[in-house]
Amino acid sequence: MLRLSTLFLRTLREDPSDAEVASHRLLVRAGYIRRAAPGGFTWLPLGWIVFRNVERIVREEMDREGFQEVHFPALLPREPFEISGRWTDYGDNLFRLKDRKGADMLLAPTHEEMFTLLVKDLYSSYKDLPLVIYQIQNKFRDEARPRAGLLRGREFTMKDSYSFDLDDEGLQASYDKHRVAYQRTFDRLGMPYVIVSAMSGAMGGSASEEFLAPLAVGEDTYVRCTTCDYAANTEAVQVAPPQVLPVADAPAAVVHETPDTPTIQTLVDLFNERADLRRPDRDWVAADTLKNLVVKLKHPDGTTTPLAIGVPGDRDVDMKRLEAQVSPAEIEAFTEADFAANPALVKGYIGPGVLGDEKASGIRYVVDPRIVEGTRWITGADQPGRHVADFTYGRDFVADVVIEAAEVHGGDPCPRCGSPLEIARGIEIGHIFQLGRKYAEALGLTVLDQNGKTRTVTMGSYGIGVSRAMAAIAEMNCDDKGLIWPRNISPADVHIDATGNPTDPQLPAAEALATECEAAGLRVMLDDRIGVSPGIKFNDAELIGVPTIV
RNA sequence: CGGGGUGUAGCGCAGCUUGGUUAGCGCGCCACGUUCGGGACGUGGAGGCCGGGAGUUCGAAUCUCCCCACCCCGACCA
Repeated sequence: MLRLSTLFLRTLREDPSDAEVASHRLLVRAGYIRRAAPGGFTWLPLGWIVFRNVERIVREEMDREGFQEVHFPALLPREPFEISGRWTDYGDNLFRLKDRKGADMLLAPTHEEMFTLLVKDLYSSYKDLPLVIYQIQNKFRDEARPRAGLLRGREFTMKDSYSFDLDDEGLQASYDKHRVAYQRTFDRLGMPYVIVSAMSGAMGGSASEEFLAPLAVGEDTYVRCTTCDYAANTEAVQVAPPQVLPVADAPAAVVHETPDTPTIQTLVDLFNERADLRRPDRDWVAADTLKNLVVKLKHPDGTTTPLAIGVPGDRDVDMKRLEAQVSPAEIEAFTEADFAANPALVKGYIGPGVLGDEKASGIRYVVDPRIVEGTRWITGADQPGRHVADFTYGRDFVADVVIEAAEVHGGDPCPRCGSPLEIARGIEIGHIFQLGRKYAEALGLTVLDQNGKTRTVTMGSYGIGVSRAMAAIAEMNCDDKGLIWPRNISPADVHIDATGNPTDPQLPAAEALATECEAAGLRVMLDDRIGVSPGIKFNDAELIGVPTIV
């Protein structure tokens, strides 16, 4: 029984000034957590009870699938991360330190390398597979900007599991088991979630899905179909390409003088105003134009190459989507000096006529999937002050490759059923990912198959942000008075408030009721504080958020 | 890393522009008394290196410079 007369708890009457989002504000105010370090929190008794409830449910659902729990150190040597390349790839986000001998160490941001090496250490036969092992452990990431309390800290608790299989079918089965286990876990935690595609299927076989808590304060943007069950992170949205049109139907491309048309809008206006350019059936719109943007890709080895992206004029290039497609390369701006070095590019009037590996510029040209054979575009004529109309894909120009990099708009058609998509925000609370053989190959994890042949193991990695999930639940289950926990993770089932004069009969009655509730198997929180006014007790009860208050 | 804001008692804040007795207020905390169903009241207390350092000055919470921390926006985020 939790007795408020002795519980290590101090609720705050006012909101802490440094907390912005509801979960942070209320968890601090109701005495669940205290800030202890930049991006780090101390768990107080109430907070720790709830945290362990969340952790317990996660663990039970892992165990139910037969996954086995292990536990690694968080303090690790450099070598495994050197081999996988992540000592460099992780950059500033990695906490690095040296031991007394000067050897490089790190605080683990995640444990793919260690799990892979552990299995390599102990297993060597196909008979040992499949295997899934997991841990629940604190992770460390030196975030540039920790924020929102537990939602984004620099030390946080994550359940991470890893599957090891001989072949793709096995990996798929391990992945599916996790997907089901995650659904059950989040259901039991009493939280709404959406499962979104996290990586374009066109990128290769590796499937990846995120579990997002739909929250406006979340940092991920995703789309959801208003009719079917399609949902995807904006980075992974795949545009449904329009129908291919017969190239022969397209009128010949004509170059027009188009002075003073620095923007898409001015260009469209000009085409609508000039009698010789007007369209008979309807007005020209921005989507009739083809906008070409040039950037530089900075590759991990330090070299840069230019890249031209063509998108319909009614949308911008979404840098996050683009970056997701070209990863691990990074995007840099195309400078005046770069224009000078590429004379074929006429700034403001870049058109596909000179773009492409085989063309005058020699610059790789990627286009949005909406640009298909037979589509006709108003676009730059690669001459100052001139645009070309009816420039037709498949006849007048082609791209080197198709890329998903254009902005996604609310109302865009669902790639699966064509209904409008809606855009929403969420926070990632789980991620399931078919890693494939990347780490197994890098670290040499192989087994012998039935024929005595060496086979590289294929892996999956699966994470649940335990502390973050708790914060997300708090975020979704509160009102202006305080928290309202789902019963499964609440610090108690019932909160009994004993009010009145110390000599009144309420106190012994409350004690008796509390004892009775406990005997009936309920977890009880009893406010047995003497000399505390009823208003304070009621407000504290509503702040603390046990679902039933007596 | 860029822009903005804030650091004064456990919490929330005033004071700073225009330097000047002992640095204030509310809540919380301690003691006694009165209260006792929606954050009660009285009386008396405890609690501060005014984020840190260096300067200017007879004198600095207040002015100047440097540093640190926190919050917000952006960049970044396996």
